[in-house]
Amino acid sequence: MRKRKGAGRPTIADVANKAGVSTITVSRALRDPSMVSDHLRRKINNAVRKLNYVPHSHASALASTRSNIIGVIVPSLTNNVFAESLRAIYDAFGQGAFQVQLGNSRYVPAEEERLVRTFLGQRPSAMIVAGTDQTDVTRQLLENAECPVVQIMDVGDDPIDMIVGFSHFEGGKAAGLHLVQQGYKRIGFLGARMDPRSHRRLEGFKEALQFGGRYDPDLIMTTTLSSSVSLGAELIGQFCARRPDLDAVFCNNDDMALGALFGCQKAGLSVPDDIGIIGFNDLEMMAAAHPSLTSIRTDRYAIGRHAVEMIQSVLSGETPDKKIVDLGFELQVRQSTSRAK
Amino acid sequence: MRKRKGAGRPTIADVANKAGVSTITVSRALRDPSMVSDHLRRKINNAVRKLNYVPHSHASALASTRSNIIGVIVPSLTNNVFAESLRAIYDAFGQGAFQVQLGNSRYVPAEEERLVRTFLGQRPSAMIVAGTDQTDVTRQLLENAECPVVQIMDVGDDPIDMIVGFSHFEGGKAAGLHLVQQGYKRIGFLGARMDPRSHRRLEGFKEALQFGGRYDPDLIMTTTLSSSVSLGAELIGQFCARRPDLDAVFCNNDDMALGALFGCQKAGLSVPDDIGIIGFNDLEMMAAAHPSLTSIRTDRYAIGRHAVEMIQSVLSGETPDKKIVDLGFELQVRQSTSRAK
DNA sequence: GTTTGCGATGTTAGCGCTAACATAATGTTA
DNA sequence: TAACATTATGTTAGCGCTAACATCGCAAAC
Repeated sequence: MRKRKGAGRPTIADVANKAGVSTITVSRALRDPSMVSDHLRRKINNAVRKLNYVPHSHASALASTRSNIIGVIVPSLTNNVFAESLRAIYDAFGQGAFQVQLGNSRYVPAEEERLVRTFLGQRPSAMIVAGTDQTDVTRQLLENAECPVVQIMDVGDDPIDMIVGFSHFEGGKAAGLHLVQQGYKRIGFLGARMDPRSHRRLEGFKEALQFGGRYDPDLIMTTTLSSSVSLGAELIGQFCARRPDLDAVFCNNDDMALGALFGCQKAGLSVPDDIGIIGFNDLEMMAAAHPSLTSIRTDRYAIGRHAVEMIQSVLSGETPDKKIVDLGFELQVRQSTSRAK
Repeated sequence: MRKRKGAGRPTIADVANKAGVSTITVSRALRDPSMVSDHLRRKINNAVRKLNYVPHSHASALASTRSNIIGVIVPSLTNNVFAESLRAIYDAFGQGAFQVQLGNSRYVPAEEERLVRTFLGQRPSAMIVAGTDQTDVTRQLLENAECPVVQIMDVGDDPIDMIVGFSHFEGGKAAGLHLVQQGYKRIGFLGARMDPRSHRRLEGFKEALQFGGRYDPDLIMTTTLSSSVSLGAELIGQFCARRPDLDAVFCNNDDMALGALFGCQKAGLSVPDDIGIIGFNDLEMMAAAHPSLTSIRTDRYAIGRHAVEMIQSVLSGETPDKKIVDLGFELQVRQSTSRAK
């Protein structure tokens, strides 16, 4: 007789045997204890403990045509902003029955689409994707997915399913307004990468400046290069060389802002008196810098935690209070924009 | 007749049908094309494309008693050092047949043990774990795992299976020697978190200072708090207040070093003349800082890539050239330790 | 006391794939 | 040309679990 060896470790049949019940009763006792009488449940739990039984997730996924996988797609693994949301997601799902499956789209929409396909191929229990700028196909795939989908790090009227984040437009606008209010006259924008969220920050910034009568398109400097501290330092140098009258700059993120600070220091410019600097996200280092750097504070950890809560509520059959959650942002004014007026 | 619905999407049987072959032939054509004749392979590939067939990874894992999962355990998701190795791992495995499963041990050995158990429960194809400081039980579990195991970010004589990284002891020693050579006299150590790798850096540093006749245990300042730029700034302030004669400091990582720079600037101390600063890892920002910061450069991306290569070579039946790979480090001397002697 | 209803438990047949063996088709050797 | 490898493909029986249906026991209803 031919035989397959299996993995050697105990199966649900071993547990059933030891507890003197059928396999389906064990299955039920483990998935939904309320379906089984106290008496049998106790016996089963004992057997599970004695045998050190661990359910085989693949077998379960196959039989039930659904997995315990939570698919998460972010555009960057090294960007601290996403790392903090990720940490929240791992903290929340880490202990439970779910397995987080992480994908890195590298800011490439086609790569995101490929990852969505791969993940949906595993019939995930839920999906979390960063942003609202999916391709039409990606959006369609996710809309048809038979699982909750949460978009994070942004808000919008028309989520695929649920969304939690903040308005990049409003954040950019707040940054622009602040610089205008501080009395800066020739206010620039310095943006690297320029993904769609950065574009919305820029749009908000433009609106604020137009409102304040200070908008000058020549003071918008962007690049498709990845943002970094070094790049911020280099570009602010070029910017100041081209427009020596520049007296404030909104950087599309904190790495660029820190770089801009270093670049100004190198050029012998005083921050905030010669030039004001404001960043975006308020990473931990912003408060420590010398001078400390003004930024738009966002709570990335809360976004991740909130996304998980929404998913858990849907998976447990409830209807979430709100499908669109705006966690907002907060302007953190520090030395880098506080000049003697 | 009772029926189960299945997932609705095409199965290997549909492909076999369309191509006019048996299911096992399709299975073989997809897993190892060399086992099937050109003729059939072409037919099968056509059918796969037409049906938009995606293999069901859970079914495959169940039938073969092995999954396509690569388990990766790191102590932190927000620490850029690990993020860069992770990025390399995702880059290398992202396109292929493997799925990376990530766990965050949060620097807690017991949590690492729990994650190892969970991952081994899925019968992973390989495991990657950070560091060499596993609990005895974790080590045992990994030694008994029937898959390649790579430890990363460190080296040592006695790997669980394979290891790729660099010597933290030697890195710390190089940092200490450099400060001695630059003529600094009262050289301190500033360390946060103090995980085992940081301890080894400290040991190397001590040896260098003892060798240079400059070792003073009162100049070792450590904390169990997580490292951050803010913490670096705060602690250097306390350090200088307690020991105003301190004239150089080795920080156990770059965040602390950048914070130390800011802290010194706040205290009105000139870097490098009043105080020299050296960090560890050489994150991108170190070169951009003003003054630029000396550090011990390590190639985290290469470590991740190398780990994947080792795994792929083992999985494809080869024996890797070396089980222990030391990728070394490089002292990057910059302004923060280059004072006028 | 029979009927009905309902919750607790069991039986059976897959979920989609691949290991193990079987067989057919071809080449190789003495 | 018989005997034997070697290679390409097929058949069958699971991998470990759960959906769907079946059954059983017991209490309420008539």
